Amino acid sequence: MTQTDDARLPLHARTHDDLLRRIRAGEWPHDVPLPSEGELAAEYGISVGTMRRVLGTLTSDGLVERRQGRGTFVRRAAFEHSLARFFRAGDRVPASRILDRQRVAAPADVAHALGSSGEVLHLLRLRLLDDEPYLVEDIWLPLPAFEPVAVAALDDLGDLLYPAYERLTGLVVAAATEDLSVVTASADDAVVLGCADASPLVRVERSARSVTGQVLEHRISRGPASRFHYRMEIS
Amino acid sequence: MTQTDDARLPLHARTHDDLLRRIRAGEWPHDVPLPSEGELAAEYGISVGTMRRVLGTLTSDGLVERRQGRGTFVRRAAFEHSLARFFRAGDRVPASRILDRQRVAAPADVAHALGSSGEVLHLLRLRLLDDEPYLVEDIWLPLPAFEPVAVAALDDLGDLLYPAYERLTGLVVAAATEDLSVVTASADDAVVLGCADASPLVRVERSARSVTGQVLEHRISRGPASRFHYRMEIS
DNA sequence: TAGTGGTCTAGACCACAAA
DNA sequence: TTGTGGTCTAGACCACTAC
Repeated sequence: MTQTDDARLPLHARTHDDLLRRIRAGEWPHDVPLPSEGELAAEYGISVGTMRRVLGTLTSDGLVERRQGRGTFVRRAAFEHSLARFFRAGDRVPASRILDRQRVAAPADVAHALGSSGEVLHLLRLRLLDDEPYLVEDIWLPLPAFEPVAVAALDDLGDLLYPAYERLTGLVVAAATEDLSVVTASADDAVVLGCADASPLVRVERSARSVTGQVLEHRISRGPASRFHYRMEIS
Repeated sequence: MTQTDDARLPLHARTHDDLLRRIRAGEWPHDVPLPSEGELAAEYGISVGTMRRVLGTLTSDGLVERRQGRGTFVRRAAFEHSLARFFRAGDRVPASRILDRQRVAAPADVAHALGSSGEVLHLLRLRLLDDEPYLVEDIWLPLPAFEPVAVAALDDLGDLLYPAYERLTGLVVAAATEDLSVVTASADDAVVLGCADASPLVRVERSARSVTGQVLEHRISRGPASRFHYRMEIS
């Protein structure tokens, strides 16, 4: 066992911190279970009950998923909670079209977000409902890590990018930070989205990270503010 | 003990549901502790460990707060997470001014939200930073429950309304639902906020409820979209 | 000093999944 | 059949708060 923290902290807290570190270090891929409760407890020299508490905390923090009879697995990120999902879609199924893909020198803000100042891959992506655009996205990916995405057939990327990233590069998005603000449509955005010039758009800026915290993708999505509706519960 | 649920559910789940029902029924005011772990366990005929699990769940759901050596208490709502707090304030301290207070017949949507179709109390409230308005709020309160708020001196309401409600009527806000959307400024709003006509505003609509689920207040807040910035983490 | 919640242990038994 | 997590119990000891 590796003691990562103050020995005055409770056992379950120290164990939690260490296990979290190992998860972030990528010790267990998503398809291989962690050791069982009993094995982990023995390894850390604590009781099974205490280890259960640690695993329970990691579960409610959304880091692992426990399945009875199968084991404990490192979880993928829950992007069903992304702010970009709050553009009203009704019952229609969104489609995706990549309008442009180019190697470019990273603009300053993108270089800052990605933490890599060299060449990056830029995607311009349109999302549609019934062939009607409702979201336009600028996506930046670091090179050479995402070289396979730069050379893949566009059809091969599909409607969902994160599974494509994983398939092509092996890199898995595990967490993200999103920033919501309201802006006015640029001339380009207005043309692509088919809305009036300078009409209000909701803008969601996302930095997506791997388990190790490395930024894998920087994305700026814009859609008509009139379609956006976000609900939250306070308790 | 009252069995509220399917007997096939685990003990901790049934106990949780029943304890939740009693909390919502207002059995324990905010300043009087629940019975101790041991007493509750005995009352429900379960072990202390299982009762601890129930109380742990209620704690992480934000319904109760446990303090070592003192006891377990029903918690107030955590409005520090309100969407309305994401209008940039910098380091300045917000102030509050009530511009208007009137008894009115409830408009249809307000009557629907409050679940009371009779007369309601309407407040028009302005929130300011350095004497500069940044948020305007329409607030509706059901009558006669909030009669004391209708007759109190405006100075007596103070900058924070929820403590005033509790002081004057004994009613405590325990939870809320908030809806965020983007609208354009009405002529009235533009004048009050000092912004251009039809400029984009972020609108937060809130229904605030008591522990029993009764809607105590319906509130619609608007502020300049340019000041709004919301950040969320996905994991 | 008495009473509260917080930590930790040890172990029995059940439900589910895979080989 | 074996191994996994899920439920539930019983009890020891510690840390904090109030009186």
